[in-house]
Order: sequence, then structure tokens, then C-alpha cells
Amino acid sequence: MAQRRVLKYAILGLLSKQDMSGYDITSEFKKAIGQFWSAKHSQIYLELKKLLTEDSISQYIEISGVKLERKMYTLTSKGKEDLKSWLLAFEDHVQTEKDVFALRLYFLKDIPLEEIPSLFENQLRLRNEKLAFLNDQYAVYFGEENNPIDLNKEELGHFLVLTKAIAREENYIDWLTTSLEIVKQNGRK
Amino acid sequence: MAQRRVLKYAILGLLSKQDMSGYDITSEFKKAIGQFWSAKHSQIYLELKKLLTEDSISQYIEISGVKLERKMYTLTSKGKEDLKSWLLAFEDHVQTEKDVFALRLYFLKDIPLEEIPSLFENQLRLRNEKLAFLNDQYAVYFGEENNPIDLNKEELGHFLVLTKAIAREENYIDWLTTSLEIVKQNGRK
DNA sequence: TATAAACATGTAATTAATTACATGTTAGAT
DNA sequence: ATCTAACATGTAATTAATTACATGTTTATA
Repeated sequence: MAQRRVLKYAILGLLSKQDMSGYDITSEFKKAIGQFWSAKHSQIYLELKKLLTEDSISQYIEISGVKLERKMYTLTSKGKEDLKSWLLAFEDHVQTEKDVFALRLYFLKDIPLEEIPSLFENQLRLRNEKLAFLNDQYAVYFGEENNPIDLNKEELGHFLVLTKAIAREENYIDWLTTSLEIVKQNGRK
Repeated sequence: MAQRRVLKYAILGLLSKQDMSGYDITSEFKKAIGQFWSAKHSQIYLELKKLLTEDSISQYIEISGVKLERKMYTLTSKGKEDLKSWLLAFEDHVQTEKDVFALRLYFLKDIPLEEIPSLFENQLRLRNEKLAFLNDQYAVYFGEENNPIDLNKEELGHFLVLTKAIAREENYIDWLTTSLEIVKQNGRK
């Protein structure tokens, strides 16, 4: 996928919350936001280097312990502008949300009937694991607070993204469950 | 994204239904299956060339009209094997389903409150357009037939993928609608 | 009969992303 | 005192994907 430099803006957005190192950014992609965008550390370090030369971010060093250097990054005013104009741009089309399992199912006729249930069950297991992780995250951050009116703007962004991820997994699991039933019924006819 | 050669298997899967040209394959990605995987013609022609050298497909020429050459591709037995083993492989993790709109919302705090409704409305418009397209497709292929038990295996794959795409859009639209309400309420407090 | 839209195939340049290679530090547990 | 997991940063090679460049045919319609 070559969406135009989405990683750039993902990094700028994260840095607009607080200064971070490349490692911190990598870690963020393992949490809620990683459900909607992610990148490997190798790509992140390269993008940070590029953002530095473009003056969208600046760097300073923090020492951890005795001599471990953490390179911290801060948004410059140019970086803030870049981020803001990206956030306000209208999308003119929705890009394909790629999904390999759905692609495979399209080719159902080439899968022996007896293999199908275990493929579904494997996918259900993966999806349920992910849903459990997301529900845990919800409990940690919004467990007590179930009225989103009280959240501040930063928490609200997190809340919306997390509820989206949960809704998406629940919807996926529903579809898997009903589809497996349909396939079983169909095979029996 | 560098999922290991998914395009290869998408092409093999399409060719397992019937012989196709590169143009035909490009066209398929504008229909149901394009909701879950897609590629530009430039990438498709390159992949076809690669599949030829790997002996997963073979080629013959069909003439359209007077002299327009359509290069048609057929699965070889190796191609059939490749496809089958890919279809049976278990996934060991679910990859990030990237979504730029959700990513942006995570950075909500940097969007001026008055700009938010039009961003949502734009997204709702795009999603409703897509849903309308999918419902049209459903009407064309399964309009009368609403009992999937009667479908043959090839139709069933199509049915499952199309209902998945519809469920996904409906779920997206629900989330957009409730989230817009939450944001409006939150801003008023 | 002109012309536009759809049909049809390709390459080149560039960007995005992954996998593998490579190295070193720190904190906590045994 | 040793060891392991987590912390921390980078580069090289390769693959995947897009955008732009490039050309020609056929069909329907105005």
C-alpha cells in the first residue's frame, strides 16, 4: 500500500501528545492505534530521520541509567502545521481495506469441504483473542467511566478508536459464526 | 504492506474460476473481491509475467475484432497446487487492517471542534455510497435467492464475501453515527 | 464520420513496507 | 554473580505497491 506518507502523520500525531523516542513510537503501535495503523521499527527510524531533515521534528538526547541514549523527538511549528492540514483534508475515496481471510473465502470452491470448519475456527480463535485484548484495554482506560461526555478531548480520541476496534471485531466474529453455519448447512444438502 | 505475495494467490484464485486476461483481472478488482484485495493494472501485468516464468500459469492469445490481442491466462497444474496449499494454510496472526479515518480520529484533540462534523459527514457520504454499490451488487446476484443453502459452491464464496462487505460498511456507518453524536455532546458540555 | 468511452497491454521511476542483519544497555529475578 | 527480558537504535536487501509515462484498438453514439 502506498497511501501517501500516512506514517509521517501518524508519527506527528503521536508526537503532538508528547515527546517520544523511536522506541516509544514503536510501542504505541502495539496499543489501540496499532489496530488502524502500524509500522516496524526499521521503517519508523527511517521516517524519523526524514522528518528531521524536513524540519517537521527536532531531536534531543535523554540518558537512561548510565549511558543508554534515548533520542527524543519534538514537533516543530512546521510539524504542527503539517499535521493540522492533514487532519483537516477531506478524503475523496475509501481505500480497499485488505483482508486475506475474506479473499480466501471468495475462493471457497477450491477448498475441500472438510477443511473449511478448521479454517473458520482458527480465524475465530485469532479474532476472539484480539477482542479480549481490546476489552482489556477498554477496562484499563474506561472501565469506570462509561459516559464519554465526561472525557477530555484527548481521551475522547482514544475512546472512539477503541470502541471502533471493538465494534469491528464483534462484527467480524458475528459474520464468521453465521457464515460457518451457512457453509455447514450448504455442505449437507 | 508486504503480505507475502497475496496478489499471486488472488490471481490464481480468479483464474481457477475461468481463464482471464490481465484486463479482466483488473476489472474483477472493481467488483466484490475488490473490497478485500485490489491492485493496479501495472502491478497485475508484472505479477502475470512472474507467474509465467514460474510456470504457475500459461498463456494464449485471443483476437478481439480485427487485430486487438487479448492475452489469456490459464492455471497450470503447478498453479493449482500453489493455490490449494495457500488456501489451506492457517494464519497465525491477524494483520493490522489499516484505516486512515480512524487514525485521524485518534488525533481528535488537534482538530478544531467546528471542523469535526464535516469530516464525519464526508466519511458518511463515502461509506453510504459504497454500501449502496454493495447492495446493488447483492440485488443483481442474489436478489431473488435469499436462501444461501441453495447456492452452489462458487456462488457461496461470492455470497459470503458480499455479505461480509455489507456488514462491514453497516458497522462502519453505525459507529460514525454514534461517534458524531458523542463528539457533538462532548463539545457542548 | 468524428469522437469519446471502454477495451487492452505494457514499462519506468518512485515510494512504502517487510525481513534480516547488527549491536549494545538496563532492570529485575534467581 | 549470572542471565533473561525488555529497552534501545540503526542499516541493508528485498518485495510490494503506486503514480506516471506510453501506445494502440474497438464499439457505440451523436
